[in-house]
Amino acid sequence: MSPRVRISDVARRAGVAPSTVSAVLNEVSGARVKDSTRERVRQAADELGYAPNALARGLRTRRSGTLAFISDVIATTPYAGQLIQGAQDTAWAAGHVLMVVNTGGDPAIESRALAVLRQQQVAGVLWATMSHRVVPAPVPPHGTPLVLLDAQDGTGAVPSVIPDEEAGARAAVAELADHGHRRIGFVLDREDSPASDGRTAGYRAALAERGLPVEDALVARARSCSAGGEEAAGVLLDRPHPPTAIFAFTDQMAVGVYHAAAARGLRIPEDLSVVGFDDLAVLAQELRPGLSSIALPHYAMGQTAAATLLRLVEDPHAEVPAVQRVRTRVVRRGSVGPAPSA
Amino acid sequence: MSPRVRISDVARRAGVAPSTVSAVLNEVSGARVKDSTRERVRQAADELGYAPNALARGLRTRRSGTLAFISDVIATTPYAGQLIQGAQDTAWAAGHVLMVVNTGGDPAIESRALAVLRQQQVAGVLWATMSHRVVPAPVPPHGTPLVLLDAQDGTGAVPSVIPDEEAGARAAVAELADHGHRRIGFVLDREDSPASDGRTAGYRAALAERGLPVEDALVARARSCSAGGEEAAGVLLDRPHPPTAIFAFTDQMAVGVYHAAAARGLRIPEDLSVVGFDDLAVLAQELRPGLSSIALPHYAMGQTAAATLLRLVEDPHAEVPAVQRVRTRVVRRGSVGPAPSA
DNA sequence: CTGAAAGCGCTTACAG
DNA sequence: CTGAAAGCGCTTACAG
Repeated sequence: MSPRVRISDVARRAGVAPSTVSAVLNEVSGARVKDSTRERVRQAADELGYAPNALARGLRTRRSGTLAFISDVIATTPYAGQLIQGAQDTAWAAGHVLMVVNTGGDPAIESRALAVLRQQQVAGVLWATMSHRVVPAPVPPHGTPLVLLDAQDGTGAVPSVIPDEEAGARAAVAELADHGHRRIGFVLDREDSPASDGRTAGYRAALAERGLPVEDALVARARSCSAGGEEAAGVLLDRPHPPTAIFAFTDQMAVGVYHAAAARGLRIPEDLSVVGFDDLAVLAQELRPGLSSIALPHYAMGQTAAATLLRLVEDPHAEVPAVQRVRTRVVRRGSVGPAPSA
Repeated sequence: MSPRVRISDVARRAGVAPSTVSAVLNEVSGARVKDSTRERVRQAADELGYAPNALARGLRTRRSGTLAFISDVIATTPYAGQLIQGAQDTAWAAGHVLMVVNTGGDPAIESRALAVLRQQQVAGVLWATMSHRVVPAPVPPHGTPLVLLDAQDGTGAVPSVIPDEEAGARAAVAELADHGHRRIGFVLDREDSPASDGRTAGYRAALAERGLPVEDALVARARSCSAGGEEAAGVLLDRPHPPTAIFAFTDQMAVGVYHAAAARGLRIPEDLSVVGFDDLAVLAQELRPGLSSIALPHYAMGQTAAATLLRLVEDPHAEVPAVQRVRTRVVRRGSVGPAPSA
């Protein structure tokens, strides 16, 4: 073992009691300590390279200075990092460290994670899903605050931070309508989820507000992948009055729209405009032309969730919003052009 | 605060001393406790839902049960998750939890992270770079073991776990040569790094072994992005004796190869075969045809690094390899075909 | 076979 | 203005 420096070592060197060292280093408000003593303590601590043992402090204060970040699948998505990064930066600024556990969605691991993190005395739990879903609210240790990230529980009893799906879809439609498109198609997945419900609502509302056609013939559902996007876009493009623009549920589905267009000799954006969702940069950037997309605010969501959790950690009875919707952002690349003058 | 159950509560309920509870629950080897007593203790613990306070235990045993995972940029890459996942699963199996900090590569944050994690009494530090690089070895708290992940320090004094770049490049060449290609080009980035050095060495060695041409005219360097890949591939394809197959330094550069081929009316794989590197699934899967690629073993690397670190945590003088190279894997999609019969 | 005591390294009333 | 004592919740020798 290394010769760890303890508070008593600092006290001895400064010629004071450990309690005085503690008061000085923690800048305890009520503490009356002569300036010269403070100076001596600080210097002794510096010279010895003293750093307090967080375990001992946590045991005594009942505050571990750690938060749990539990997520289902971090592994395959490029977004997860941003979520964690946002949460971490916020936690960090408040003097907290993140303990991260990925459960792979396995309920057995989930409950073990909760148990282990409880033992670690985490001050709060961030529970993240890697795509906006409704989940059964996990049950953290009694008294430990919980915030859901990119997830909602059925009851709404647990505070949650989610993307504003509806506003995102509205922005996508606005982007296309502003370029003169009137027949705007929507290609989406088959699952019912807050994401598809919200985006569908936004799509319809945005069209209705502008007096643009809201038709079933402009909407097609398929699997949530590029093959699905190709299939669904093909259905729309082969109809008698095909859309001149398509809003795709995800960037992956948008790739399928590109393929469907190419197969029909349609150029993007001259003959068909496309907007995706997710802003999966590694993909959207590489398409020709680049895919305009609606970016989900993962970093901001991480920040918001951590900030909310920290408020609850400070004060378990703090009033926090049940659901916070974080704004999306339009990322323009090159897949949207003026509507063909037909 | 919630009514946390302490070991003394369990002891009282079971009618024994706390030390007996500790001995039973931790299955201390030398402890002689009657079976009936053990049973009573276990039952009392169960009934009360007892879970030991890791802070108190860690303070006493000087083992926190936590490892640090410090990385530069987790945010933008889809690989990071696998690295963390591998490390976490291994740590977890050994009863350790990961504290994760992303530094963004900022040296000030790096040293603060090290300091904070030292206070948290982490048992060891995993230091990850998100692409194989040589870094100045960080200085963790005296006595805390350190393992580099996807990174090497200049001196080789710190154990490190890296991908086997050379074997990966060999596998790429083998994949192409096995399809009858003889003129195999290589498109790589401009930076000198262990990744480019290793892949270049593997490329050349594999060609030489097979008696295939190793020519400067078959190699082109450019920026490490799709535009760079397009530029470099264009140079090769416009030469008098163009290659019939191209090995690209990354999947992103491979996308550029696709574009360069398309611009010249070359079909993949009929006229040109392509192999990428990284297996960036979200991209490689979406190309037409799908891009065959060399997968980096991120999950395995995370596992190996954590296992190595845990050995050092158990025994600071354990003999561990200075550098462990983890094998890559060939992922076949559809971008490799037989060499044109010319 | 089991319990009492000490101590890990802090912070928090409290005494002076 | 500062120090001595107690205690956070465990585990580890040691005594019996």
